[in-house]
Amino acid sequence: MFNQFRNKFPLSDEKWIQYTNLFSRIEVPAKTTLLEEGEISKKLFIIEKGCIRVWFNNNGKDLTTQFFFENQSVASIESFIKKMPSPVVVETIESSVLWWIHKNDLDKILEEIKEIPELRDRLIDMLFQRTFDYMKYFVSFIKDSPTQRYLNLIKERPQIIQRVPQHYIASYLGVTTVHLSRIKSKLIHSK
Amino acid sequence: MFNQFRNKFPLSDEKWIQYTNLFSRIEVPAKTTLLEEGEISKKLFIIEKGCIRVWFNNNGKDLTTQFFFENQSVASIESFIKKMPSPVVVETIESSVLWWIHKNDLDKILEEIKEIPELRDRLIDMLFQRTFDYMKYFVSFIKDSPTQRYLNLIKERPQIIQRVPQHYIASYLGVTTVHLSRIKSKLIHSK
DNA sequence: GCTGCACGATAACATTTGTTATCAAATAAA
DNA sequence: TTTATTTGATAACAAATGTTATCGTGCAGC
Repeated sequence: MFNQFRNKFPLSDEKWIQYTNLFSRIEVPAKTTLLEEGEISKKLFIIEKGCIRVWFNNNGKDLTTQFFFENQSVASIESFIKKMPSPVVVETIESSVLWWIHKNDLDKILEEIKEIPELRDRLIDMLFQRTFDYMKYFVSFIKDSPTQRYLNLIKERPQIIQRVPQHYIASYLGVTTVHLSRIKSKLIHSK
Repeated sequence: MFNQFRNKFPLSDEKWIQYTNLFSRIEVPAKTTLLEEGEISKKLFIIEKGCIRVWFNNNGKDLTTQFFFENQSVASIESFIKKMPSPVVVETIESSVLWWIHKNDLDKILEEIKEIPELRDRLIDMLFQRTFDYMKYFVSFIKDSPTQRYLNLIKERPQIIQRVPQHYIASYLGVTTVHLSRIKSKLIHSK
């Protein structure tokens, strides 16, 4: 499970055993809430199998802001980092196998990692890359039509199209379920 | 000029003099291009006086994605960090007084700063905060109407409303100039 | 003083998107 | 199996937003 990180963060076997022992494995059914709105996030999850969405309630309608799949780490990141009440809900879409670590333990690992220049730089690179990704989402909203954003998803994040119920995708694209249905229909009939 | 950083990054006077000497001061008129599209960004600018926008050409229409004002640092950040051709143009809106530093010099400063735990952590905090800010922009597009986004700007970034020509603001909000005009008109007449 | 340009408001019309409602298919629960 | 529940498609109408065009104002340059 942790091999993906093993490659990127060269540490001694001893350290790896010590770190990975801080994670716990859980299996949860679909539609399990991992973090409630208003709760302070204390756990970071890594997905072995399954998928997760992050959403919040906006005037009675739930809006999905993020999707996560295998090998990704998930948290209500602002709540987790700043110890604030989470504005969002973290919830499984499919039944999932997850590994989680408590914030206190992760902080200890990060303190150690930050002292190793190579790993510290890799951490900073990851933070930059995440900022770039969000900039790209943001720009997509002023640049592309909903139809184009849907086509982008098909191309760049096919997992979302294949595994996520369509009404979650609609709010992620910033349109209603009815309109996303129309978009798909038009794409099919114009071919 | 550099006092804003002086407070946040406690370094010896000697270091400060050394670092600030790496910056050059320039005065430029309004509508000066600081970085062309396709160019690789080598300079980071800090604004002493004036304002700057970042934009790109999308099918003949220019779309503005960011605004910067006094005491902010500006670059085509992805181009600057990754040494890629910039997808955007960096351009002054008002006539401006700027300080710039070459990437090579800044990298040296950052290498030194990263070795000081307190400053390194502050740097990481700033990166996290920037990610949160972009997440917020992104969410605003699926949560708020253009009218609401305009009201948010008035409240949270009044400088933009006061100092930036309206047609730049329109694309930043993801609407046409005509529609932004309508939004303003409706807000006035419904009071 | 003129002249041209940048900027913004407005109108008329076209297109896109939202709203509400209904129906059908697939899936989960009993 | 039967029965809910979830999911998605579609239609009809309403509202929001884009497009194109025109007009007016202010301002920089001549």
